[in-house]
Amino acid sequence: MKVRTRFAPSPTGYMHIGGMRTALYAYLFARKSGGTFILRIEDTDQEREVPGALEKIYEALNLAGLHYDEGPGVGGDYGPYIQSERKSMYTPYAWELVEKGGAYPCFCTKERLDETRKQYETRGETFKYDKHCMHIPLDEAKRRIDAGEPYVIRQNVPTEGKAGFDDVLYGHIEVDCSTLDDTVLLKADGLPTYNFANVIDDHTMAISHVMRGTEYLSSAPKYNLLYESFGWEKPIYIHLPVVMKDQTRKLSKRHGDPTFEDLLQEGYLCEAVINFITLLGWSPGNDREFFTLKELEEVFDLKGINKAPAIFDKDKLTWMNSEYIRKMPFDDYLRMAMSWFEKAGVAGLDTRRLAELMQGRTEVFSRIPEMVDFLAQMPVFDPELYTHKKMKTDPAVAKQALALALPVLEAIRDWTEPALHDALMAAIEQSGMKNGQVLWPVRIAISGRASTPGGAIEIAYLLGKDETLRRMRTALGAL
RNA sequence: GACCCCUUGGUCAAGAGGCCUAAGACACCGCCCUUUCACGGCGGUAACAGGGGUUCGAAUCCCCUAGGGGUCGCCA
Repeated sequence: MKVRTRFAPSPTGYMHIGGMRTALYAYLFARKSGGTFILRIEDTDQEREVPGALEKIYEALNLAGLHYDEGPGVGGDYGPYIQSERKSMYTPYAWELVEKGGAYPCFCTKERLDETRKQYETRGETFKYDKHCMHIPLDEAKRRIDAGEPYVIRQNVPTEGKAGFDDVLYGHIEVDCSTLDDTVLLKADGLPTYNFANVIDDHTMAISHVMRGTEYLSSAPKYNLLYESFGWEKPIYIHLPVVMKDQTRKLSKRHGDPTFEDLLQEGYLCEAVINFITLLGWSPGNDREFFTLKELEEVFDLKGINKAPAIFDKDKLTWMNSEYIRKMPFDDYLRMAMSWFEKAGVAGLDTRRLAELMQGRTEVFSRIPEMVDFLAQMPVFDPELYTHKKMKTDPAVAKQALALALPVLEAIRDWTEPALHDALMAAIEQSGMKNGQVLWPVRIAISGRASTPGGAIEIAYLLGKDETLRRMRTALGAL
C-alpha cells in the first residue's frame, strides 16, 4: 500500500507542542515507509480566522525540517490543500450522502437547539438531536431550501447497533450507536464541519494513514459510518496521546505553556526540540536518545508509540538542549550567542574568548545575559561571598589576598591569561597562601558572583587591566 | 452524568509469561576532579495504582475497584 499521511492543522496563529509532535510522527512515518507527507489546512471556521496564521504553520514546519511533498505552495495532484479553497467540493458529497440515506437536511435553528440543549442539561441528561428534521420528506426539504430557508446537513446515525473502528495503537473500539449524535456535517454557511471535511478530504486525497490526537478517538466511529455510507475504503487510524503539562492538565498556550515558537525564541535549538518532542511518547526500543531528523526517518516505528499521555518535562529538554549546544560547531555558537552578548552589554569584550568559556555552560541561550552581565557592570554583592570553606577563605583572608594580588596585577604589562596566571601563581607561592585562598577572593572581587563562566584569571583577562584594577581597588577599599 | 481510553520511580521510558532480587535518561543527593560554577567520572535514593483470578510461574493474560484523561458545538 502506498503510504500517504497528512498533517492537518487549523490556523490558530502558533504551533503548539502537541501539534508539532503529531506533524512529526506523520512525517516520520511517511518517510520511513517511503510514502508521501501532505500538509492540509483546516480553515473551515471563518469566525476564527487569524491573520498571518498560515505563515506561522509554514514557518514552523520549515524550521523543523518537516518538508511536505504536497500542500499549499508546493502543489500536488490532490489540491487545493486549503479547505476553504475546496468549499465547492463538499456540498455535492453531502447530497450524495443524503441520497444514500446517510444524512438529511435539517432546518432547526440554533436558538431551538440551544433551548433544548439547556433543557436536557437541567434534567441532567446528555443532549442528542432528536432527528426532528429527518422525517421531513426530501422533496419538501428541497423546496424549502430552494425558497432560501437556511439549513444544515446532519449525519443520520443508526438508532441501534454498533459502530466501531480499528486503531493501530488502541485496537478495536466499538460503541453503541445509541450513544452517538446526529452531528452537523454541512454548516448553514455552506462550509463543512471538521467531521465531514476530514472524511471527504482524507478520502479524496487518498490518505492511507490518519494520524491525529486522541481527542478524535470518540468521534472516529462516526467517521467510519460515513465511509460505510459512501462505500469508501477506510483509512488506517493511529490516534496519538496528548502532551500534558502535569498529571491533570494538558499543555496549552492559554495557560501560559510554551508553543514551539516560544521555545525557539527562548533559545532552544530547533534540533533539540524536535529530538525531545519525538521522544515524548515514543521510544526507539533501546537506550538511544540523540537523533537527527534524518536518523529518525530511518528508525521511526509506530510500535514505539506509547498509549498513555506524556508530561512535557522542560528540565529534560533543557538538558538535551545544553548537550546540543555543547556539540555545535564553535562558530555557530559564537554567531548565535552574539546577540545575547549584545543584550548583556558585553559585546565590546573579547567575545570569542567569552564564547569559548560559555559554550560548555550554556543550557539555553536566553540565560546568557544573566550569566555574563556582571562583566558589563560590577554588581553589588554580599561580602559573605568571600567565605568559602573548601577554599579556606573569608572576608579577612580576602583582604590579605586582594592586597597581595593588586600590586602583582598592576605590574603586569602584557595582559594575557598566561601572563596573569604566571604572575599570580608566583606571588601566591611566595606568600605561602593557597591558590584558592587568593584566586577565589580575586574572582569574587572582580565579578561579585558566586558563579562565573571562568575562574579569576579568565575573568580578569576579559575585563581588561583597567577595569580589573578598578574593581580590585573598590573591593579592597570596602573590606 | 453518559460513552470511550489510559495507568512501570517526581518526569521520559525499556519490558510483549520465566533472562526482572525491573534497564537507561532527566531531576535530586553524595564523593572525586577542579582557581568558582559547570562539564566529566564514580556511587546513591526512588516504580510495576489496589484487589481478585488464570498459570508450575505474571509488570506482562482476564475481571473488578480506584485514579487520571478524552468526547458529548452549525470549533477543529
